[in-house]
Amino acid sequence: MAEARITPRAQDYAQWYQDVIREAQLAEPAEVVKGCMVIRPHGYAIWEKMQADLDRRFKETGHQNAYFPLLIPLSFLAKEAQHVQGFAMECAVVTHAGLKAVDGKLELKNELEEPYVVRPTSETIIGHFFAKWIDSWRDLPLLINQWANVMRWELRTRLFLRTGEFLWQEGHTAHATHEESLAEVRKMLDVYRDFSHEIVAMPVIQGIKTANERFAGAVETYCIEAMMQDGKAIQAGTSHDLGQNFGRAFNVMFQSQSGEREHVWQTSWGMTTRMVGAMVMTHGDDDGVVIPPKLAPIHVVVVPIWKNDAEKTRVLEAAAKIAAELRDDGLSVRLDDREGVKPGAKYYEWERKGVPVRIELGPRDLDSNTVMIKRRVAPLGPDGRAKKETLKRDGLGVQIGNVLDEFQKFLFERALAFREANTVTVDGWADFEQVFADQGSKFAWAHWDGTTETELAIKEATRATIRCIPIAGQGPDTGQGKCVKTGKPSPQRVLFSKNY
RNA sequence: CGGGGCGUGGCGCAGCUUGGUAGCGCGUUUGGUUCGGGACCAAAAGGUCGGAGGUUCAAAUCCUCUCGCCCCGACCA
Repeated sequence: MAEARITPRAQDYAQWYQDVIREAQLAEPAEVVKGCMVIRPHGYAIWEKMQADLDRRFKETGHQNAYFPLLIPLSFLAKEAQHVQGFAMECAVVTHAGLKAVDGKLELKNELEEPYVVRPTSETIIGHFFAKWIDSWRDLPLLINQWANVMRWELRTRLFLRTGEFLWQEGHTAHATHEESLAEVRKMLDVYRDFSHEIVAMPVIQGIKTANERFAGAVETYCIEAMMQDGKAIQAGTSHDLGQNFGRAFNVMFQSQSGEREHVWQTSWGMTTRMVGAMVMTHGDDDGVVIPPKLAPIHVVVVPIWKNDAEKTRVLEAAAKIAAELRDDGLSVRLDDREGVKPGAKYYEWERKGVPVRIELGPRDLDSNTVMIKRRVAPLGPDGRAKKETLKRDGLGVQIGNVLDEFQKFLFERALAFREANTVTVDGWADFEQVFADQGSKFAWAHWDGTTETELAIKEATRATIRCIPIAGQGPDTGQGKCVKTGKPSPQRVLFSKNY
């Protein structure tokens, strides 16, 4: 039962997004470093929650964390032709190893013989070390993950969604056979799906990128795609089948059980701080961000209410006790006992910041041995706001735990219902153009003749692109058809949308 | 790199067309009354109008140059 959501109009959506991020104090543009952002404590706390959950999933699937250099020798990048072509334009390059003050001005000194590239991704340098670490089939599979920052000198940036520097995790694995590496690619794609669904409460579609959208250097790029509230798609995670491309480029070889020297089969997969932005664009509303309980740095905020000193003493004492109790039950609680800020102002502040549940505690509640709670988003009351609920004082931790579980589920179902309400199956070109006219975007399942030429022509005409070719079970099961643009035969429908 | 727009107290803006000695909202500070959905009253602090040059008795306003930023497109997790 998803509510009709408070969706900002599409043309104002970019502005809404920017404002909401800033007002919730998640992040801000770095100003002094163009294209980069400063992640504020509140935003970083959400990322830490994501990290913790993902890291646990990676460990459970047998991966180990490691760390590789920030700077990559230029020559490394050149070793895989497709790869360098894909990233060359957005590389920051380190050319000097010193400064010297001359007449009060700093000059670059010690030009490097070989410049370094600030890693845009680490396939190359990790390939280099894999070659040293792997000799025998007994060394495989090698399952490594790295938590790191990377830099891509983007022309145009947007907080969390596309920034010059961003934080991510990049998994890199090496296997003895293609069958095995492909299984790894699919396994990690499922890990990302589960994370998105269970933790971010964001439904995703799993698919394969077209050749045109494929990761530079990959044989195949798998992805998860989610719908934002303006109907555009966002790529929320990727898992690449690298084949033997990097194995060959970096000479990563092993001796098989039958004694042959063979190149390894590699994978790489990543998820980034973009997920924080996707969370905002999936659940946020006109009152601010909405954080799913599993990601919320603060689960519950307690706002005490008093009129005079006698009430203040009484209420604060009870509020502190409740906060302590809830913490014992494993919840993260903030007691907002600031003076000189009215309760109403506190409500707005915590709503903007997305805290899932608020407890209001005043003299009346103490007298009746109850507490008043409000969910950040819930079925609306007559005043157009989420209605407040009264909970008994006893066993509050358990009750609120249940509320949080329901809320997490509610957010996922609401997001799923929104996506389904904005997903269409399209056959005619006129209808297709209509879906993407002006600012509009939806998810459109349509037939495509399989050529890059047609894909680009459709993009040119509508700005919609193929987000993915769905893997089994992810798209409408309609079999063969005719390309929406050219009328040529098509084996299956693919997902079209405008995207971030 | 193409197409638009903007630089005025900490933040957001008005004033510019038609030159006349800088104003509003928010925030801040102080005091008081408030406190169950963004409080109110009173007082106060805070700006060489992005920079340089020019026209003029007089420039935030007109002219020239310059610097910086934002938005839209190409590129993209």
